[in-house]
Amino acid sequence: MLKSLARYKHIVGYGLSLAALLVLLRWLELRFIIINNAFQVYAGAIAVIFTVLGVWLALRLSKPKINTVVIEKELYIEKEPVAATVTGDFAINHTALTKSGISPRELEVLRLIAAGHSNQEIADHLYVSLNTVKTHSSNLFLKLDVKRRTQAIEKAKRLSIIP
Amino acid sequence: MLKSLARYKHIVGYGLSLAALLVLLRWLELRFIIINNAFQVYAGAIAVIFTVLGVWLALRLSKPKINTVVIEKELYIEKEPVAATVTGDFAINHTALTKSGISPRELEVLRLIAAGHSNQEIADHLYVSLNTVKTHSSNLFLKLDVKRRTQAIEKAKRLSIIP
DNA sequence: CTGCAGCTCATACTTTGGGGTGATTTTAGG
DNA sequence: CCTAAAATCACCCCAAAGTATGAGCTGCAG
Repeated sequence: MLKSLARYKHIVGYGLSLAALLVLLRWLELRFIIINNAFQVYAGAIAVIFTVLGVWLALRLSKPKINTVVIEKELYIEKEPVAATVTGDFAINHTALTKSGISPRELEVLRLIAAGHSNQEIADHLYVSLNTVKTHSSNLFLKLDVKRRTQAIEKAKRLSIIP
Repeated sequence: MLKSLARYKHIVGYGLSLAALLVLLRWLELRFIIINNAFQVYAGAIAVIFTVLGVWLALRLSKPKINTVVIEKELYIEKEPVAATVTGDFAINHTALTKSGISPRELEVLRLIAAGHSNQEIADHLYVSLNTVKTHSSNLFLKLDVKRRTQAIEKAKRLSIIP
């Protein structure tokens, strides 16, 4: 806020108006001698006036609060060309599959991961231990070059390894 | 400008501070009798103080004129086209969306989850805290009636809430 | 003016996921 | 037969995900 202090115009104008007001006060002081107990009235008046000035100042100087129009892009560039496998309705991209080096068991795990199962559920489903599933998924992530199961799902679907 | 006067808090606080200052002045007046020619000094002080207050007030009350618009795009660039062109022709199932009661923000989180991002990454993308993302995703799981993010992805895709 | 929904954030805690390492056992192919 | 890949499992450790709860703020509808 108030970063646009480069606009000296307003500053100068403000200073001038302040000076003018002080002069006015001085004039008033000379004109009608300011009585002591009326001091609060003047103080209040000054307060109000300068508050308004402050508001005006702020509204003028504060840069038009345009709040960041953010455009986010996610570029996803395949590192290796996806060997075309013409498919009509739904079929696996065998080329991508073999090239990735994913074993049958790993593919099974991948499918179950994509289906939304936890590692424990997968272990139960495949009648293997939890650790085994972890090993498979770890190898899977290596072969798919991803870090998370959600990424694995996304990439595998994009490569048509899974529907 | 200053439309949001409903926020009485600030107004009240401002009024109180004004009152406090007047009291202070009164006290000063009693303490050291205010000399006539020192009046300008006090006036100046009041002016400065209330200018600052005014600026503060304006900055607090003035609301941004233009709303923030966050546009997210996901571009997939692949060297060779993969099987079916699923990307171009996707229609959101608005019925399922509204029926699920998923809020715009939650949908945003859902998209990023499906894109394979971690909660921290999502937080960074949306400029919110990790906890917020967790809250959103938790609510998301409730509304989708799932237990894991992978399930959420699967279900959301099945309901055509996300491509 | 009130209430509610949506968004935000925090703190604390539990569960799950994932990395690293190493090891044993199948199983398929030369 | 014999090796190499695949599959299986264990253990430890840390990071991430998820749960629960409470709370503040804002905008909007009633």
